[in-house]
Amino acid sequence: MTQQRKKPSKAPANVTSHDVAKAAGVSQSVVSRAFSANGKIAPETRKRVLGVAQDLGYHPNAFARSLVQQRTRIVGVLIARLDNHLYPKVLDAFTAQLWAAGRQVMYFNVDDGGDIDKVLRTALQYRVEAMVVASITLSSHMAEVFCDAGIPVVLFNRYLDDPNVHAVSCDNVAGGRMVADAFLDAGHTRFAFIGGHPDTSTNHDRKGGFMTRLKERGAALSYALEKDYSYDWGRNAAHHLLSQKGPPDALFCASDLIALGALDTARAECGLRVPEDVAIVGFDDIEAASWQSYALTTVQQPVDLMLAETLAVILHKDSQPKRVTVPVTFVERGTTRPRVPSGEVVAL
Amino acid sequence: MTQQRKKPSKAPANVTSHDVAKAAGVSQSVVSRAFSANGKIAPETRKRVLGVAQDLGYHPNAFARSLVQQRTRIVGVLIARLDNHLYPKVLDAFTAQLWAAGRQVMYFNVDDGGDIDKVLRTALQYRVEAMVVASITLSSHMAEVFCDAGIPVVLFNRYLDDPNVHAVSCDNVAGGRMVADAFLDAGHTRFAFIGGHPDTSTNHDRKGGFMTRLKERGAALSYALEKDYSYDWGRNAAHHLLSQKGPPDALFCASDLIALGALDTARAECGLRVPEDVAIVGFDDIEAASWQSYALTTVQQPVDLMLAETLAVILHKDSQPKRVTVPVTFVERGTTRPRVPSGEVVAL
DNA sequence: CTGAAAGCGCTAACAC
DNA sequence: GTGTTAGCGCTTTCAG
Repeated sequence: MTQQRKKPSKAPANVTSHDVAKAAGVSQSVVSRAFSANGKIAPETRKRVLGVAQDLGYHPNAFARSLVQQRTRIVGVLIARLDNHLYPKVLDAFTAQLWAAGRQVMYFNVDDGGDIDKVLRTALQYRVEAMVVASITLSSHMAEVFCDAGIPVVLFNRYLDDPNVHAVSCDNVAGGRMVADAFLDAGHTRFAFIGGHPDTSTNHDRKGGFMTRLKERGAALSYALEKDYSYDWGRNAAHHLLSQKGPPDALFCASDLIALGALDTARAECGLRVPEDVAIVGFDDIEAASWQSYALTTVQQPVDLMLAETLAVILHKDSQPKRVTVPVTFVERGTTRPRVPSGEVVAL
Repeated sequence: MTQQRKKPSKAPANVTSHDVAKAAGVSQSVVSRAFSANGKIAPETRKRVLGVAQDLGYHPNAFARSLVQQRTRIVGVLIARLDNHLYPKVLDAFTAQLWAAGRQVMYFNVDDGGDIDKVLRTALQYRVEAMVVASITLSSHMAEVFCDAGIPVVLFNRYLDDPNVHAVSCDNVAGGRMVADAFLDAGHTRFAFIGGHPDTSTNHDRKGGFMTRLKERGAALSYALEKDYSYDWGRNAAHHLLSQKGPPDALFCASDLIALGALDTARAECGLRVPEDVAIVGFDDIEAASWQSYALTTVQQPVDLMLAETLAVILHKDSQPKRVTVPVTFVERGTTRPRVPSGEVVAL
C-alpha cells in the first residue's frame, strides 16, 4: 500500500528547508544534513526528510549554500566565439569533465567590439572559482584583478607575458616549422602564409615558426596575408594569391577553416590540382579536415592534452602560474606531396 | 596632481561592502546604493565609494544579491552535445542575446548515458530563471518539477506532448515534404532515407513528411536506415545503400552532417556522380553545406527565428506554454537535379 | 540623502 | 543524532 504522495497543485514559488523541516517535524538543520553527504543524521530520518522534500518540491538553494560556504563551484569559460570548429569540442569536453568534478560552467562570449572587461567583472561577481579564456586575450589589468581576487585564470591557446595568468597552448612555433620542413622536403619553392587575426599569438607563432625554418634552410616566405580565421577569408586570400603571376606552390594556412577555403578555391576557381600544382596545409585538425573531399594535411593540436592541463590548473588550484606548451603532430593527408629525401636531391 | 591609488599587495580574499564602507567612511547600505543604478545617492558620494571600491578590489557578490533579490539572472542551457554544427551557433547567439538582456548562461551537457535529471536538478539548485533544452528530451516528470517551480522550460528543436513545456522547432514535416517534391519533380524513382537517432521527434517528423508526401504522389520509400546524426554514419549508410543491387537514386539525409558523409562516399567510394547518378539532400543548412566541395542542397532551419521565439518565451516569461513551429526553406544547390515541370512529364 | 535593522536560505559550530 | 545559534554579503524598508 504505497500512499499516494500529495502534491500541492501550485507550489508557492520557493520552498525552503524550513518548510520541509516543519512538514517533517524536524529542525531546519536536519534538513540541511539530509542533503549533505557527510551530515550526521539517522538513515531513516534522512529518508523521511528526503521524501517530504520531494513531495514539497524542495531543492536546496545553491546560492544560499555558496554564500555560507564561500564556494560557488562555478567555473567561468569565455570564448570569443565558437566559430573555430575546435572550440565546441573543447567546451563540451571541458563541461563534461568539470561536471564530473562537481563544477558548473558559466559560459560567456564576446561579440566583436564587446567589452571583455565587463564580462570578466561579471564573472567576478558570480564568484567563479576559476576562469578559462580561449581565443581571446585579457588586459593585464584584469589579469591583475583576478590575481588579487585569488582566482586562477588560464588562457587557452593564447599566452600573455603576465606573471598572473596560466597559459596552455600547443607548440605553434614547432607546428610552423614542421610545415616548412614538409614543404621543403617535397621540393616546393614559393611559399605563402594565409594567416588569421594578425594580433593573436597563435597566428604570430605559427607564422614565425614557418618563416624561421624556411630561412634556416635557405628559403623565404614569398607572401603573407592575414585577416581572420574563416573559410571565406581562406577563399579570398587563396584566390588573390593563386591568380597572380608567379603564384605560390605551397600554402600554409593558420587554421583548417582557412585551408579548406583555400583548397576549394584552388581546385574549383583556379582549376589547380592539389597537391600537384599547389600544396596546402592547415592547422588544428578539425573534423572536417579528415572528410574525404578534403583530406587536408594539417598540424594537429592535442586538444585532450591541453584540456587535461587546463583542468589540472583549475582543479588543483596550481600554485604558481605556469605556461604549458604541448607538442603538436603533423598529420599528412592528401594535400601535400610525398617528401623527397633531401639528401639525395642535394647530393649532386 | 592625481594621487597614486594605494593597492593592497595581497587582498584578503573577499572584500565586502562593509570593508568598502569602512574605508569610505559611509554605511554599508550606501555602498550598496553606489552599485545599484537607481539607488538614491549623492553623485559625489557614489564617485568616492566607487573609487574606494576599486582600490580595495571590491566586486559585489552576486550570490548575496541574488539571495535577497530572489533573482539569479541565470539561464540554464542544456545541449546534449555541440556536435551538430548548428548548435555552436545557437549557443553563441543565445549567449550574446541573453548577455544583452543582463542574463548569464549556465551551460550543461550530457554525455551518453548521462543522468539528465541530475543535470536538471542541479540547474534547479542554482535557481536558473529559465531552462532551454536542445537536442535532447526531458522526462515529463522533470517537466512537471520545473513547472511546479515556476521555471519555464523551452525545448529547442524537439517537442513533447506535455502541457508544461514550451517547444520551438522548425517545420520538420514540411521540410520532409519539400524534399519529396524536389525528388519527384526531378524524376527520381528509388528513394532512401538516412536518419539520425530514431527516437527523436526531428528524425521522426522529417522522415514522416518525406514518406507521406511520396505516398501522396504515388511513390514510396524504398530504404530507411537510422542511427545517429554523424558524418561517419552518413558514410556507412550510404555505402551500404549504394553498393547494393537496385540502389536508390535519391537520398534524403536527416541532417547535413549525414548528407556530407553520404556525398563523400557516393563520389569517392562508389564512383557515383551527384546529382546525375544519385541526388542527395540534407537538413539544417550548416556552414559546411555551402562549401564549394559540397554545395549541398538542403532544408534550411531558420535559426534566428527559432532563437527569437525562444528568447521571447524566456524574457517575457510567456504565460501559457506554447508550441511554436517556424517555417523552413528549401535551398537548392548542386546535389539535386533541376526539376522537370511535372505536368509535362505526365502529359503523355 | 544616509544609517540602522531585518532578513534572503543555508551551513557549521556548539550544546544537549 | 538533533536542535539552537550565528552568521555568509547583500538589498531594502523605514527612520531620521
